[in-house]
Amino acid sequence: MSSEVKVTLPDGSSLPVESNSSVYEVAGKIGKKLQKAALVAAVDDRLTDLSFRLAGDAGLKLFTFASAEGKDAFRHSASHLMAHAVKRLFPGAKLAVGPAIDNGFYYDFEVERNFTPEDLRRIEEEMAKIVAEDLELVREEVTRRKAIDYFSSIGESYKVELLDDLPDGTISLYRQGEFADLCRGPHLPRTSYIKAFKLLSIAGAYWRGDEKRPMLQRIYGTAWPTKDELDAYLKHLEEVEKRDHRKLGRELDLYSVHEETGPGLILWHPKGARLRHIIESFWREEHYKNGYDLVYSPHIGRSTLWETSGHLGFYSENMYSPMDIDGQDYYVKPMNCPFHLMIYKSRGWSYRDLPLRWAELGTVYRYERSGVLHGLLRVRGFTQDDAHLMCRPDQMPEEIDRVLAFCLYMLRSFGFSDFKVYLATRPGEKFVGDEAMWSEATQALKESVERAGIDYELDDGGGAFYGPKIDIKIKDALGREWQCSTIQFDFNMPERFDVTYVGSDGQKHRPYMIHRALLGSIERFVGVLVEHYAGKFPLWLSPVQVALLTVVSEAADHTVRLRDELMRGGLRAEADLREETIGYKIRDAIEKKVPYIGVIGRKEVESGTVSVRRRGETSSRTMPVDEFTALLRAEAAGKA
RNA sequence: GCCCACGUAGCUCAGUCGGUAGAGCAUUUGCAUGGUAAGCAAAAGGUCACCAGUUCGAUUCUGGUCGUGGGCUCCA
Repeated sequence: MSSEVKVTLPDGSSLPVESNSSVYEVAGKIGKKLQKAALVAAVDDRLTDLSFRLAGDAGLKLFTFASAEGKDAFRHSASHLMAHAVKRLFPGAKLAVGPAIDNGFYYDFEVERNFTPEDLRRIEEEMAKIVAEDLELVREEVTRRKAIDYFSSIGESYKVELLDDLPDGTISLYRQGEFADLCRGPHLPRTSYIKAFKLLSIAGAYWRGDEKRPMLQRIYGTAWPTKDELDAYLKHLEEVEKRDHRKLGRELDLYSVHEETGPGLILWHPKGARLRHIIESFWREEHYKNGYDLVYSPHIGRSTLWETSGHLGFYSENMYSPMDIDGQDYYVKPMNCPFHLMIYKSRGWSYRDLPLRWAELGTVYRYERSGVLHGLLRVRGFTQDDAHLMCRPDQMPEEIDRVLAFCLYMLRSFGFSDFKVYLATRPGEKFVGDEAMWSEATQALKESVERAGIDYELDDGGGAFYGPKIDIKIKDALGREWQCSTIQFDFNMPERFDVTYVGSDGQKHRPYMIHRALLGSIERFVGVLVEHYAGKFPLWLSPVQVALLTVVSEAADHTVRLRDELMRGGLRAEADLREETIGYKIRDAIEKKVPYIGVIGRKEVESGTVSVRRRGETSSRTMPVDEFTALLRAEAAGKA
């Protein structure tokens, strides 16, 4: 007997359909176009394939590629498609995991020999064949026992390991042709849906991210519903390359690294140093305004210091070998905190003296494994915008509020508004301090973030062993997140250095210590800053704010005088007196992304004017010199 | 550290199926004093990352080292 069921759509309307209709059939009733575009669905908020059959009344939502759910399923099916192709070409390959990721997918395999770029081409061709075969993706549900038997029988040991960790119950497999994979789904209906894809790279990846487990071969790819969208994405990747801070750093002559000087060690050129100076000056001023004091500490410290701090115990892998000075071991500092604690210990403190806020642009050196170095974003020598706050327990919540507000103010001053905030809590096993302290501090951090009204993610167990923390990460041009700001409790150092203050009760008490960096490190921050602005810095940050270009040689004296006048007024100006055509000099200044170009020829010399051309504009405006300086001053005063 | 790729002039890149290399831009010089994205010409510039091996001969082939890029792990 055929009965009807009621399907409720997202807009609230309902549709009577025959019982046991597939989602795909229902989609057809709503519209042919939607039926064609739909990839997966949610029935009563549970994601399903389009082949899912509706047995009773249900809410239905269809997802096309426009939705996150649609994209995810699309890329996930593409990863199955690739795995299928790999299994055809490399029957001995063992499957590990293959999820969808932003803009694409990957799949990990264990193979006899490593993949080569030539293999990628062959795999792509095989994928195209499977797409042409238009295979149906069929969901099968079996018991866990049966799934384990099946994957054991075909030698898929990684799948068996995954199954071992799954709770007992029904397991779903997806089969397309002769290929089947353990998978929760949902998936696209047929392989022919995957019209455009490209395999992008080969990488090694440890099984389950554990470097003690075997290294597998990972293939990354991207997939799109149409070739146009694929091409647009590939084009986008090329555009992203143009704002890469390593490329811009060279083009704008900001900094360099050399094999001769050593990897991960940055040489700051005059323009980069100027940018740094601007950032650091602003930073210092703001710190004084915000109730901090500045301190300085040396680059090296005696081994006894690092024994007391515990760094030789828990951080030695990141520290460089000691140097011998008069028979004593000294270490180059990987952190500034021990020095700041020694400053604290140089005298006694009353509860009335707290809180103390000591900041330092402290240059530290850390051993980073060679494979992780990356331009300015991951280096071996860097300057942290460090500070340590020492406060009484009762002052702690306010101090966190203050430091968080200060942090957001700094980031926003540099134009960042799109960052991610993480609250990292106590690690599972290894931690110091008692649980009461941890929960008090974690709660304080949480409340502070919530009071500030910012979205955050919980990084459960992601705290340092010495305390919970708030981390703020900023994305680079490729969308990769880099940790910049961090606000960390430290329950370890105050104990180790036995720092105290005398309370109103006349007794010694242990202060709370908060370690924080707002920009993170100057190196990393400049790296993300360059990418954020694509090298087009706002006026207040531009190493060169104005390029004055002469049209004819006889304008040189006048131009030099104007440049000097601007510089006396605190503006950063350069004069290009080269005997080149004005077109050549303009092009040069544009390529260096100078915010303002001032052209000076005979007319301007005679009338005391300058022909001003703003970055990004193709027209110019002639104005009196005074008007020009006033305009520059006004703009440089703002942080926009 | 591990996996894949790469390393030719300051930069961007050709090239050599083994006979020690080329372009454009940048640089220097000469001419042109040119009005809003490259004026014309010439010169100079390279241990083809480094070290071994194979070879009559290696920038090219093989191995190792160093460095860079994309990942993994880890972190500001």
